[in-house]
Amino acid sequence: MEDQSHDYSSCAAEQFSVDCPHRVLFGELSDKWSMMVLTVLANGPTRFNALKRRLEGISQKSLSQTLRKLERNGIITREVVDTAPVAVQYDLSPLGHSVLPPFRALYQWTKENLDQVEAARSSYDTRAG
Amino acid sequence: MEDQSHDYSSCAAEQFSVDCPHRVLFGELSDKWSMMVLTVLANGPTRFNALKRRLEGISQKSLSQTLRKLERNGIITREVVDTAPVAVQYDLSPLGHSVLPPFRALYQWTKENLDQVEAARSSYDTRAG
DNA sequence: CGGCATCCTTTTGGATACTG
DNA sequence: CAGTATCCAAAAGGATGCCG
Repeated sequence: MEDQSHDYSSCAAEQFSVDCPHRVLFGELSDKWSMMVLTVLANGPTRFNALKRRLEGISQKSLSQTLRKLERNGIITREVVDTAPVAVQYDLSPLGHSVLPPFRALYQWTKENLDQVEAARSSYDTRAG
Repeated sequence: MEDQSHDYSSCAAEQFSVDCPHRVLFGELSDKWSMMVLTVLANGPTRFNALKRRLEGISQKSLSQTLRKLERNGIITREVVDTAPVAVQYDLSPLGHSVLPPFRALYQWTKENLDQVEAARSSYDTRAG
């Protein structure tokens, strides 16, 4: 049974209530660390410290928090491999795979339009002094 | 002249350097207020206080900062209408229109998969106690 | 009306130490 | 190796007052 009877009264298209669950979920997905974790995992399952090495500048705490959040939202899976010492594999869930295309589209846009954005920045900074 | 000769040595696909300009730009676009401003402006030019009323929970300072950032990046335009008292219209630039599809795709995903995400959350919270 | 400047609180995040 | 817990510094964000 999938119908959870959401109250969408706060989700009108042009009125973003702080309670709108879509807004909340979007907010949880659209931070830079989540995006980068997803992009790395798109290339296959990865272990905690390998992930940390790929995401230059992230602290262990932030990575841990990001992974917990993505795991809770069902975007990634966490598998403990019982070796000594223990190994932990993170991977995209089917749900995680389904969210990749929009992310890629946005990231692709930043690549294709970076020059225009930088030109706009120069223009703005010149006008503003 | 469009070739600005970027140094992309820090932009390897699976190594997100803190200096990678795509990463920085993605970070500036993917915050909740920017997303919501863009979505409102997709329906036509809007004035400052009208925008503020639509974005429930935003402070004047945050809205102002968000608009400045989007304007600087060339995503939106700012037009001062010389009336008394003054009116200020914000609108999407052509560049702003071009970034809407990826945003819509991601937001659409949150709508289509919210049930699955909430089920995952319940499952996680049950496991974690 | 559409802001900027200031102050102050709250949140975020890094460094460090410790555990299974 | 893969974390959690704690402490502390830095940044984000709200409230208020003032200005063109």
